[in-house]
Amino acid sequence: MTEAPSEGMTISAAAEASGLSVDTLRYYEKEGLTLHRPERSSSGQRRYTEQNVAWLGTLVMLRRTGMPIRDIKKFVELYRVDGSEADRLAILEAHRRHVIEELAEVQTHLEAINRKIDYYNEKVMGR
Amino acid sequence: MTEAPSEGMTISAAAEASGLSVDTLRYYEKEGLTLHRPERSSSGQRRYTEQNVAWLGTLVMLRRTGMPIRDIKKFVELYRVDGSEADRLAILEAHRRHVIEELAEVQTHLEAINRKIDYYNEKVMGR
DNA sequence: ATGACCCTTGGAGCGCGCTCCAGGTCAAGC
DNA sequence: GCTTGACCTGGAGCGCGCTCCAAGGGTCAT
Repeated sequence: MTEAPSEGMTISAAAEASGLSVDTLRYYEKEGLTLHRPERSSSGQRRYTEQNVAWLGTLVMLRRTGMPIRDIKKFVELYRVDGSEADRLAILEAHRRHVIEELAEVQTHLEAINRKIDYYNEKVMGR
Repeated sequence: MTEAPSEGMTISAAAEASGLSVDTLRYYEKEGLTLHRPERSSSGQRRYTEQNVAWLGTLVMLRRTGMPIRDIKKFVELYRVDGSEADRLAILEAHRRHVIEELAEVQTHLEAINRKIDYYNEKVMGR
């Protein structure tokens, strides 16, 4: 909570705020996943704005729903293309379909797990 | 559908039935994930029984819900321990909790994706 | 000015889960 | 008897997503 240097948060603060590790933040940046690169302090350290951190949230959202790094990269690159909104929308919609399918499959397997648990409950507790 | 050799299905048939690849089947066996190793034909080829294939289904269920190979291995090993039903049940219940948490998280992210899609729909279609 | 601490970079390393390959055996069909 | 094709083994290789490391710099408190 010691903010004064110039402005914006340090990489460790951004890491904590996003739930990612410092190494992952640098890795994502290197991979071209950042919408805007964070500014640098006079001594060359990254300074994250609220906007930067908000985008990290989007990255987390995409990663945790299973979008591969390379696909995220393509998505980000579209932000640099004027009038690519429809393309970005299409990617998001395709991803949404994918996520929904994944969820459905996992839920099906979850039901199988439940049945197996029920079976063990009968077996173990004789009930 | 050409079954005659001795009995049970070949590895490729088991692969197709389980949705896994032939290589993965051999890999799982090597890793000790099989409940019972498939019998071998006179020439040393694997012959899968319905039971073998049913267990593959369990492996798929555990894997696709995110259980790591090493944890599945521990789970399988308990089948060789008499009276380990309660332990196996505990593992399944812990896994179920984990899966449910995962589902909840993904669903939360899915809602964020939906909001982003809505945003683009307004932006792109002006509606 | 010494030490602590956080930051920088480029690049190596790693755990996971397969996936592929070489070299060989076997059974069946022509 | 020869080819074809599915199978075998041990082990190497790979794509992914980080994660760690070495070597160094800046800032600050003591």
